[in-house]
Amino acid sequence: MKRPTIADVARRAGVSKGAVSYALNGQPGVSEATRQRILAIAAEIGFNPSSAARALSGSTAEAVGLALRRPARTLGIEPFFMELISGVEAELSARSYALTLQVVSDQDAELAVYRRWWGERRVDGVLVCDLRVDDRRVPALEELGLPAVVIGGPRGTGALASVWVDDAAALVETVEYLYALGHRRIARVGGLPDLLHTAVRTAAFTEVCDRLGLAGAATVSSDYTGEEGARATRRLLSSASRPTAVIYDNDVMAIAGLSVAQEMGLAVPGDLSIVAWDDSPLCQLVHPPLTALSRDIPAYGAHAARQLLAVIGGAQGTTVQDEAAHLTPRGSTAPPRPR
Amino acid sequence: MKRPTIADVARRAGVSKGAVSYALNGQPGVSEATRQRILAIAAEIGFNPSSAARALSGSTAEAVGLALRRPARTLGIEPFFMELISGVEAELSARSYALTLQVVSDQDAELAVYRRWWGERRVDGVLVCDLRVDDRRVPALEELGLPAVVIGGPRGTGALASVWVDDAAALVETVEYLYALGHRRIARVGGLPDLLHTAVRTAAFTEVCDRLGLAGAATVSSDYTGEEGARATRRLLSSASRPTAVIYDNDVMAIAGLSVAQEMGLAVPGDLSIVAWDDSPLCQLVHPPLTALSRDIPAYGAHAARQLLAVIGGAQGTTVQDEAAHLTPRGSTAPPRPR
DNA sequence: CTGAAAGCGCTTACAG
DNA sequence: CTGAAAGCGCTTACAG
Repeated sequence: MKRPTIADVARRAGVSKGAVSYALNGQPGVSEATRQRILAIAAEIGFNPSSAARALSGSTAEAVGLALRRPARTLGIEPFFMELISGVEAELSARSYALTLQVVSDQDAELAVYRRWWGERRVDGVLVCDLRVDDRRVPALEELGLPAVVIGGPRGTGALASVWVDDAAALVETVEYLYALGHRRIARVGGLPDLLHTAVRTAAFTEVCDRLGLAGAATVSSDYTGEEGARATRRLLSSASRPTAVIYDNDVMAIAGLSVAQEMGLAVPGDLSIVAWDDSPLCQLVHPPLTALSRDIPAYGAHAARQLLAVIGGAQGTTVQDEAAHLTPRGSTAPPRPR
Repeated sequence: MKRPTIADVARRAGVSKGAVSYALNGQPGVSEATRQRILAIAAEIGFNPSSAARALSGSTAEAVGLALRRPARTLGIEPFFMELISGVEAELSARSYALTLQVVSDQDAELAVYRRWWGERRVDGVLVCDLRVDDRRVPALEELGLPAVVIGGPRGTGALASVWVDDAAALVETVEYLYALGHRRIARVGGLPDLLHTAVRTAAFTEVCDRLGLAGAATVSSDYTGEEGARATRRLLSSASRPTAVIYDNDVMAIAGLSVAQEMGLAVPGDLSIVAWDDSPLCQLVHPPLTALSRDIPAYGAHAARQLLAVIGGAQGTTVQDEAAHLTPRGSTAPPRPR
């Protein structure tokens, strides 16, 4: 099939290409009657303006980039990214923006992708995930002047816009809840330690445990996979003063931890309480269903996308706080059974 | 920062823009010495050709589109798509192709996206997932002449290129394995019935059960969610002649089914054997770990991407068969315990 | 309110 | 082997 161009529309409408452009983009410069006629003809012949031509003539690429850096196996199993993407997408497609996705292996590759996207003018802006401690992407994006919204923070985002949630508050709420249930030996299986949100959660965990006088409360680092979550749990539960409650930084590790507890003959929640960070349907599929820190991840993504579109539109980049995760108690938490 | 253009490179190299273009694209028309000098300068000033300008001057968009039609909640929980995407991406980014993603709500929206992408020249081709019975996307894409590779088949793909796997063979292998273990009452919780691969599996299931003389072997339709998988399982297990083995069309439903069995006091695998279609780390996180039909989904996606790039490059669209899923026996299958 | 024209940054025949 | 030029399909000042 032959693709209709703006010239085809202009010819059929008996006007200039400029008039068609004005009509299509809601600009002044054509009478209302002409605009309607042009729009009708465009719809009739199925005209869609070439994104390349629009992008080239100074307008925008109408696309937003997202580089994902986790290894493929982690990407697949964690619902987080797919949920985030679906929220981002919902917001973008409502404005006819495309989402350009790229999986990268490391930070250098990601920086190269940003530079290439910028040079190619392929995207109008990017969404930055998994903010790290001393993240080199922040200064690099600032220097390029590529519009960006960091999903994370609130620190370390430089002058870039950001959307963040108060993970420290959610962590404190969780520990206090476990404390109120009677737990005095609480451990945590954390995510990748160089991610900023992991550092935030770890600091909050240490602080609240100190405040409550919980000695030996420690975070074990892990990598979000079931294998590592299981390994960390085995280590924790083999210790002489094993914890009576464990908080996991994602659902997959929590489910793996549940399996380990069961394989070691510990009852959940009797001998061990389990809390998963990030609720997902998975948490409700296991026995007992997992107490989880729930939040609306698609809404988080949509929020970030909205802000990015605003920044692309010329708005000042701001730091916006999204709703923190809240505890959803289920069957995996209870007062510790006396030993 | 100012973006360098081809004119900047040409000026610094003391040649014409045409020469730079030839040098960059490996075309004849410049001496080897000049080419090397131009490439060095381009690298030095960080030049990346504008994708818009390339696309506009008759070349390609260097992008491939993928429209995902499942609802957000299903998208998030199923590892399948993220694994597929990571495989597609690996192949595309090696060739500097971008992946444009769009989540759509229904078939009409998806057709509209294809037409828009085509009209906008935003993508050079598309990957079509979740082939349906009498899929309207096939004739629509044929008519547009938009290069496409269908992930699925082998029937119903029209003249489009496709990559498919023999689900019927995998299903037969599974039923025969359960039969050999001694199972005579086998049920199946199937996926969405209007997906072609569901129809293929259902037909194969009926056929092999007939052949083996298994009366009453039936497929219950579901929608891949844990809720529906649990509901279907409850119904099956409440029947007077409850099955001793159930095959689920995805891992999430299988895990939900395992939970239901446990909640109803049935031992797995003693009272009920469970097989999950599509292996994922999830299957190994539960107790007992699930016997699953494993396949390399990233490889499947990479395969499809490679074929799409070939079709975009002008190759004839072919029907290619990928490796079928193979049974990975784990703790959830065993001979049925006599009642 | 409308038309003619320049320009975005490339690619690619066409001359030299 | 290289340069000058047309053209891709839009947008947007600039005249009328």
